[in-house]
Amino acid sequence: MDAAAEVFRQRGYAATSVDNLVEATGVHRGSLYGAFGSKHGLFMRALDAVDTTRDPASRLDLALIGLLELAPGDPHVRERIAGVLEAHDITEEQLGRRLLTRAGLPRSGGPT
Amino acid sequence: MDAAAEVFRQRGYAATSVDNLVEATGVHRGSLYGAFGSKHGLFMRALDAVDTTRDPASRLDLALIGLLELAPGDPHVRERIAGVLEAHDITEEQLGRRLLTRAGLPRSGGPT
DNA sequence: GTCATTCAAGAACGATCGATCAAGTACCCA
DNA sequence: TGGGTACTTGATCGATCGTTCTTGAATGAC
Repeated sequence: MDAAAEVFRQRGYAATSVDNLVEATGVHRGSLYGAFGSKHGLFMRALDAVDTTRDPASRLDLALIGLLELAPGDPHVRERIAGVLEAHDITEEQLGRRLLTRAGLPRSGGPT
Repeated sequence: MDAAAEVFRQRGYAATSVDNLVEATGVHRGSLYGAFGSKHGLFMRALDAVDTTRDPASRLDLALIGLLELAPGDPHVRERIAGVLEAHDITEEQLGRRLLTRAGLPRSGGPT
């Protein structure tokens, strides 16, 4: 599960194939669908996982991915992430900063 | 071109198919590849387009998508977006705020 | 011992992806 | 007017997508 979250976190949602998840988790295709129903279901469970993780970067990354790729058209994901943001007091600035760091651009148009 | 940027902006990069772009722009498949070489090349040109647009939301959306989906593994995109951010003095907080707004979550864990 | 049930495992499915290419058409200059 | 060039168009390519289904082995009850 943590392995799945890690793959989503690094590759993004759409860019992550089920093969990637199978390889990363060691769980085989059929079992994966038996347990989670779909790639989407697995992502939701990954959100649950990072909600309780102690690594804030993982949490922020998965929130970013969910917000950008899924949330606009998926109320279920939207609400789930809203809960995560609220539970951990994640601010807009934290999201923006993590987005830049993850992209390899730690600096923004900040003060001189 | 603006039409292409709009499609990327709404759907994201990976989730946008070349068919989507063909349909949105009215330009046919072959011509699209003749002019831009690849989906990636077209995205780069869309970045150029929003760099000079007057709509800040479009600019922010495309920057968000590029940063999250492409920039971590693509230095060319990364630098191009860095230029956009700097040219328009876009801050981390602006990025974070726009991310939430686009996702349909205007509020974060802000003050009471 | 025997049969039913469960679960892992991966082969196979249709759909769709990004990209290429052959064929058709219009045009321009000599 | 004739010949060649450049562009448009959409059919087609192999690869890969998310998902389903068949297969085979293991387990437990009686």
